[in-house]
Amino acid sequence: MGRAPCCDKNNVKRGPWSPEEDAKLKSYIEQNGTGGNWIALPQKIGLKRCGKSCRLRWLNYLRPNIKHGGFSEEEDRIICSLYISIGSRWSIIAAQLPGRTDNDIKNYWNTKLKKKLFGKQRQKQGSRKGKEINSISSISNSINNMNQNPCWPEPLIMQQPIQFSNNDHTSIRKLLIKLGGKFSENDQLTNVVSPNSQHPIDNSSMQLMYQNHINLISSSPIDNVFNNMSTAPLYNMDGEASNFTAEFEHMINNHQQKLDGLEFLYEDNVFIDKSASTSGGNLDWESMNPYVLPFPPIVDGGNFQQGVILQEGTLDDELRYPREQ
DNA sequence: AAATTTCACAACCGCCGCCGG
DNA sequence: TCCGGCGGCGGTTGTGAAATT
Repeated sequence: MGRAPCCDKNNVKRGPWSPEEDAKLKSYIEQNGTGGNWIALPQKIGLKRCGKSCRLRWLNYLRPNIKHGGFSEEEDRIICSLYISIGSRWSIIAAQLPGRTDNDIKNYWNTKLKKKLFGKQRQKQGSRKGKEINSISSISNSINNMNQNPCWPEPLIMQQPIQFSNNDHTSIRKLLIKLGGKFSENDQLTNVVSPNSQHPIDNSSMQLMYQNHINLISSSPIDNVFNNMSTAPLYNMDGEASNFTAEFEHMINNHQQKLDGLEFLYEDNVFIDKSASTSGGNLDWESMNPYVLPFPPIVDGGNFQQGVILQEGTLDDELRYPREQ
C-alpha cells in the first residue's frame, strides 16, 4: 500500500502561478501565517493548488526579503566553499546566505557556477582536442605538474593570507563544526572526526586542513578556486600531506564519503585515468556510466600514491585511451 | 527573418525523517 | 512501539527567453 498523495492531483492547478494566486497566498500568510498546515492552506484560501506547491511558492518567491539573481563574488565563494565541504545540501548552504533560497542556489550552481568552475562552455568554444579553456586548462596544468612530480606527500606550504571576511569565516567554521567537527572553548579544533569518515583526525592535521581549505577558497578569484585546489597541499583523513585532487580520489576510492553531487566531475571527463589500476575498490564506475572512467586506487599501505590523471583536451586521449565497447 | 539551440529558473516529483496520535 | 501525515529536501523537468545559426 503506497503513501496517500498529499492532494488530489486531478483537482489542483499546476504550472506557473498567476499574480492573483500570488496575491491571495501572500496576503493570507501575511495576515494569518501558515497555520502550521500547508496541506490545508489552499482550501482555506480558495486556491486550487497543492499545499506543497503553496509552500514552495511562498518560500522561494513570495516570502519577504527574497533576493533573486545577482550573486556576488562573495556569495559565489561561500557557495563553492560549502559545496566542497558538505556537498549539495542546498538548504544548509542557503541558510548561510540571507535572502537566498535553496532552490535559487541550486539553480545557480547547476546553471552557472558549475560551468564557471569546470569550463563546460568549452563545447561552445571549439573542438574537443587541443583546446584549453580557463579553469579546465588550469586544472589540467596542475594535474600535468603533479604527473611530473609524482611523489607525495608534499611539504606543507601555507597559502595566501586569509581574505575572507570574518563573518564568512566564522559562519562557515560554525557550520563545519555543526556538521561534524568541534572547537574547544579557546577556539581550537579538538578531536575532530570527519562527518563521513570513520577516521579520527588529529588536532593539528585537521586544523591545517581546515585552515588550508579556508585559505584557498578565500584567497582566490572564483575561477581559480579549483585550480588552487589541484595544487594546494592539504591533509588527508589520515593526517598526511595531500592535495585536493588526492582528497577526491581518496574519497572516491574508499567511498566512505558520499560524492554528494560531485559525479559531474567524471561525467565531463575532468579527470581521466586509465593507466594505473591495481587492486581496486569496489566501485565500478565504468559499468555505472559509460562516460565515467575509473580512478586508480591511490591508497597503498596507508600512504598515498600518485595515480596518473589525465584531462581531456590536453592529451590525445582518444588515441591513448580508445573507448572500450 | 525564421528556425534551432542553449540557457535560466520556476515548479514538480518523490523520498525521507520527524512528530504526534 | 507503531503508523500515518506532514514538512523538508534534493533531483529533475518544463517552459519561456535569449542567443546563435
